[in-house]
Amino acid sequence: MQKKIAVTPESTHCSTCMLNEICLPLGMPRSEVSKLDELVKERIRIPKGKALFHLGDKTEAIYGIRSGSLKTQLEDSSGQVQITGFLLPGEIIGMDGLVDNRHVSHAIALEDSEVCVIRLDEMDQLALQVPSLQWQFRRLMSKEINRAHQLVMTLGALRSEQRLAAFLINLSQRLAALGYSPTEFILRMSREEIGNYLGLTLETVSRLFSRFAREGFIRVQQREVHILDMQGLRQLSGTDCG
Amino acid sequence: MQKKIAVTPESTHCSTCMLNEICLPLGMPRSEVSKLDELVKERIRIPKGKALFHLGDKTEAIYGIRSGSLKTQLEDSSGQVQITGFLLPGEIIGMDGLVDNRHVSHAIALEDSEVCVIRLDEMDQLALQVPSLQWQFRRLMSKEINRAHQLVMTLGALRSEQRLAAFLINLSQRLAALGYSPTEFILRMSREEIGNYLGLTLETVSRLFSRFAREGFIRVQQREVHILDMQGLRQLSGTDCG
DNA sequence: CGCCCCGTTGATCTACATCAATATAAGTGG
DNA sequence: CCACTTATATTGATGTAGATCAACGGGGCG
Repeated sequence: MQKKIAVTPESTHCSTCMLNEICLPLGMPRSEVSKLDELVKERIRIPKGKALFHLGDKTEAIYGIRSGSLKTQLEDSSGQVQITGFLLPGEIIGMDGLVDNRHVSHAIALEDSEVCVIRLDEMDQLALQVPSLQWQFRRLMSKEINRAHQLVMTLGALRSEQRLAAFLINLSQRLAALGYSPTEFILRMSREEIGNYLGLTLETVSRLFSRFAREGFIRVQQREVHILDMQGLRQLSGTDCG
Repeated sequence: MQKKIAVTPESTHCSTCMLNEICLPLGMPRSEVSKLDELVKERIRIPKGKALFHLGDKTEAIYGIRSGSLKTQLEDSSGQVQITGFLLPGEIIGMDGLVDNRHVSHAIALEDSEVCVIRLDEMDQLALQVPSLQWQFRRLMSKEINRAHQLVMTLGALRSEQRLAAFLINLSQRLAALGYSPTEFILRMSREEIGNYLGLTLETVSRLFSRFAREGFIRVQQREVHILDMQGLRQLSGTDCG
């Protein structure tokens, strides 16, 4: 079992959280955000490489990422794995598991991370008094559907260089929204994980990084990426990518 | 504008609909299903090739497919298209549009079709009295997320023959659930549409159909498919596909 | 310090795309 | 209802993006 951390009155709550504008409370009236404070009663720390949940685990909560990053991956009976997402702070994880209240994917920390536990039963309870919470949750799920569809488009319609370019731009934008530099960041995932996510081999990903660097779009040294020519990358990606 | 058909008292309602066990009411207590009857006040007929909604349209409802079939597709600014799903009777369409209440995809009829209109405002209204409706809707959205993730896995991890085999098995299963033959059916979509959906060219799809037939897995004549060796197809697909 | 994982780069192979020609079915209008 | 047109499907020949196989180098971690 993971270590759970009780959220004490002195802790940060939704209403005072820096991720306020990105996470669950996004777009909710300020008055209602404060009601969310009682919703998150605990947090979970996940050390790098460990799982927040596994395929088959009972779904009792969804989770807002407070710090760190995670990947979600499907695994079929033959052990074949497909990464379906890399999640950053402020994003919600676990909405795959609401069909039969069993998760159908694994959620694994890419680095030491911490998530806020949003218990479903308590959310339902609270939603009776806070109607906007219901809509908000619906929006988050719809967003997740769109994210997945966007990935389908990336895999179905783009060539390798376009996929990687789109991946970098997408990451850049999400990091920017968190207040980090959109042009300089550390990749939290390996070449192999990027390749798996994008339907490519790690060699192809590595070669593309080298090529992008050679052509002046980026500077890259292991997992450290500097984007030098965002406009160029954007053109490369072909789409105005998601 | 599409032609709307009022649902009169004599019409079929959710509680008497044959798709009862597959569609929105799935798993809801019988007593609550009857309350859904007042939810669906109209239906829409969509002729083959016409759209139920387009990218950018305001989302005021989701739709339960009553007859026929539709495809959903993304389209980026350059006109590049990616089909993200083929939808059959009993399935719900339109859940992509709940982020900003604008659809981000097109929904186009593959044949003359009819859908039940489930207005969001009325669903919210009704959900106050029928708690299971809220859960049900959540399940449907989670299912859609999983469907998309499964497709990501198909595109990211499977080779062409595996993709097409998985596609046929999946279609077969869904048709079987509707009471149709799992081994003999008419494809409602073209080779090109199948190819787009699976990230392949129409030529590759056509060749695979021919090869599957040559190797005795199926009989195929244009859009008419007979599955002769389901077990063989299953093995071919590699995964136990979704 | 030493081990092992991760990333890079090169050589070669192949699955699928592309280009092209023909066949068949489905509309369409006289 | 048939002639004509236009979509859709099949099949073949060839090209290529990306996979696979293989060797090596560098960093991080115990």
